[in-house]
Amino acid sequence: MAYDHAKVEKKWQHYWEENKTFRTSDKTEKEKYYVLDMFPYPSGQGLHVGHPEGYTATDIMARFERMQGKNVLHPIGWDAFGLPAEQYAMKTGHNPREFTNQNIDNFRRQIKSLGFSYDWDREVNTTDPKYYKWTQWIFEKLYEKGLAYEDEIEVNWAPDLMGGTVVANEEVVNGKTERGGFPVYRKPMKQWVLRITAYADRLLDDLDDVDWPESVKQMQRNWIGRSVGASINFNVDEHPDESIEVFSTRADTLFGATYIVLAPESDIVDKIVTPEQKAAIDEYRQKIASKSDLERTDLNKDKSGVFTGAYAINPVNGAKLPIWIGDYVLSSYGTGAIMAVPAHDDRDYEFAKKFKLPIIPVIEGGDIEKEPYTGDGVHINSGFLDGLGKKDAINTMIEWLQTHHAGDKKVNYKLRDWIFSRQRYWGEPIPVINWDDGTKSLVPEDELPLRLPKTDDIKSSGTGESPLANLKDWVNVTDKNGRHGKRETNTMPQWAGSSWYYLRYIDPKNDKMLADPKKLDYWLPIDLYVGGAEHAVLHLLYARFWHKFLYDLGVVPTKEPFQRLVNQGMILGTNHEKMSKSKGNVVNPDDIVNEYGADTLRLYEMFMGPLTESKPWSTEGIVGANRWIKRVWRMYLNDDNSTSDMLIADNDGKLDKVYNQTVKKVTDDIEKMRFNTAISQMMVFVNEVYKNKTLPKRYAEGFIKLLSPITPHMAEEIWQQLGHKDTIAYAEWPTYDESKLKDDQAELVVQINGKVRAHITVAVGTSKDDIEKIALADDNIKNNLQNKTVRKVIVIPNKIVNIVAN
RNA sequence: GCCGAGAUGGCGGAAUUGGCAGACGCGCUGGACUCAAAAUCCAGUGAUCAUUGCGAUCGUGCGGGUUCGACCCCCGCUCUCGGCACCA
Repeated sequence: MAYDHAKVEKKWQHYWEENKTFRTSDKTEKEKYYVLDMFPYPSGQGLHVGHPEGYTATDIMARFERMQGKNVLHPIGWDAFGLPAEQYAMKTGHNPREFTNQNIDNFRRQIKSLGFSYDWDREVNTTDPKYYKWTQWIFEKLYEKGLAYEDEIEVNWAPDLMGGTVVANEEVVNGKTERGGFPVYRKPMKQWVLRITAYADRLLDDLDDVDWPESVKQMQRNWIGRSVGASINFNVDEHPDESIEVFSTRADTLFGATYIVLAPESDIVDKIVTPEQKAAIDEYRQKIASKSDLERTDLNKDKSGVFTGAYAINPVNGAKLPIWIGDYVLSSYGTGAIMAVPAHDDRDYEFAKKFKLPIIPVIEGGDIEKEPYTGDGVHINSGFLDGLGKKDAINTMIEWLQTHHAGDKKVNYKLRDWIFSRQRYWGEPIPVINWDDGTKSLVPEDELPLRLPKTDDIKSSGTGESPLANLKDWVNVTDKNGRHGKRETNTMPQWAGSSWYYLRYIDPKNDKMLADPKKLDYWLPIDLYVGGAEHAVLHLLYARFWHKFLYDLGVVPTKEPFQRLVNQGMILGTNHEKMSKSKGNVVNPDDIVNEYGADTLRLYEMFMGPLTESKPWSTEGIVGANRWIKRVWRMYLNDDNSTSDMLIADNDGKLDKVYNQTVKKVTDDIEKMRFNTAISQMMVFVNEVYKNKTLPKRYAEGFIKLLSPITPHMAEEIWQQLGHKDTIAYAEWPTYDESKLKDDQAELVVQINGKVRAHITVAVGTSKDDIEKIALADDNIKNNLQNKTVRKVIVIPNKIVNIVAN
């Protein structure tokens, strides 16, 4: 009968599961290949067609490498903590675990229906206490090394939402909560913070050692935002105890500094503000405090600020510089204070123009009347720097500052420390106890995991603390000496569990340690990591940070976790727009699997275009993919399941060239993850077979092996029908015969002045002179050369002849 | 504004090292099979002109350049997408 995808796919999925075909051993004599998908969050919506794109790509690589004889680790698991489950639980009065488990079951069912070759014995789940025990363990190590600390951080506080709750940045839209539209205020709260900035340089430098898309590296570099410059100290006039430190990458322009600006939040403002200016300053600071970040940055490019009445002394020339506050200076970067050089900085220029502050040019070039000049040039009005260029002037100035104890070299980063607390129930509890005497301690390692207490009644605490604060039995603790304390009620962010999950796959059931060092040594680093570009910065930076920390502890053997990274593109709707419920252009993979089968979905998604590009879904395209799958099937089997007449035992030699070409191109393309062109070459082969009407058995077997990573179910069935007892999953990958690729004849293009005028066929190895003679003897060439003089003939053997004539 | 990627038939895309632009698929047209249709198989399919055949001209976002030869390299633009966005 005709190909029955439902029956065949079910049969082989069952076979793989029963036989544990894809269980990975830790035998170390084989070469290893670790291929990983980005950790899925099992949402209530289930899979969309974007998921299988990346998963199919990694699955093809896993299957390909197995057939190449490698020991492949290809795992999957669930990043299952997170807000949606908590919100659902609050609404319905259930525990989020139940809801989460349902979602995981649905995801697992969908993923299994696509025939991916995961080792299901290694499935992990971040919400499993056996897993988060080690997430907590890593936190404790960070704390012990001084890399986890508490700080007062401003959070998004929505007092009217669910009785008072903290919301994430993503949940704030135009200063209101995304759900309900309640106002959001900035409120400082004590938060756990991880000192990722201590790793800034290494996170930056080691990007050079990984095989990642340049765009992702660049995004991480920008995010870390290392900038080298100088710190410069300004004394404050009439305040001998106060000084202001600024950071500048342009110390060379110090002679051009005409005022100082402090971030409005700066503590020093209160100490130096003059009585006359106090009211204006207070009013301004009040106004700023109620502004959201968005209003302070995105929406408001217009400079604002107020004079404090105080003056700073320029260390290099003793000039009195007015000290202002202005919200274009960020308290969170550098020292929260700048020296303003309006002649050579766009922002300072705008501010100076608005408030009529002096503008002194110190570099030649540009016209200060019209706009600031930020380029290089010869220094002027700058004392000992006069005549120098930018680079020399910077160095000279820094030396001067060092000798006069007025400043030093300094490096700053845009990267901020990682705010690690979430005021949520559904996350890993932070294993810390705050004792009444003001001290704090970690939950002892042998008491980990610190389990999340079960409750069906998750309620907002109303204080900004997590719902855990309501659970008095859990929160209150007494040590053996009768000392009372309270557990930390903040939980960890979703990023925590996903920052090290790839290590747990290596040894998922180990209850003595995070993972066995011998196994880590064998499997790391990950050879291929595939996922969406949305994780280009945060997830990949956090995971790299934890990996480097674990490297320093001696837990992992490599500096970097992910050697090769590939971002799959987005699959757009048929209207070329991003798929979304509201646009009604969402394609559900379940429907495609039901109608055409998993193999068709896999084949189509790989054939649509390059893996890394965005491309639109096409309803006709999926039909075409299905049509080709059936065409392949008929090449092997008739409708009554008897062997196709095309199959012949002996090789008649007619397909030698195209078969060997196909093996070569498909092998090469899969290695480079160019699945679309690999498939097109296989289509070429099938077209040739149909034209030829015969298919030698050896090529029939080789071809189905080439196709098997992409359409594994059909391939297994055909392989079995060809008389094989074992799975095709470990069959040896075909090789090609180089000698069969060569022709003895070569067709050359003959051009006149770059335009194709004729084709000639010559024996391979014909001399340039002979080729030239043959080309010039061609009738069409002779016609075209009438009334023309041949000036030059270029011959590229086996390719082209170009005759220059006029 | 800054950084990055890109623009090729009616559509998705291919051209791997500067050497026949448009592989492969979709769509469309025609033929075979069929009472008929579907399915399948085969052929054609960038545009314009010429069609009796050979063919000719144009053509890879736009304008220049380098080269015997440019989708590919260089210079200058336009547009699209992604990221960052007062980071001193």
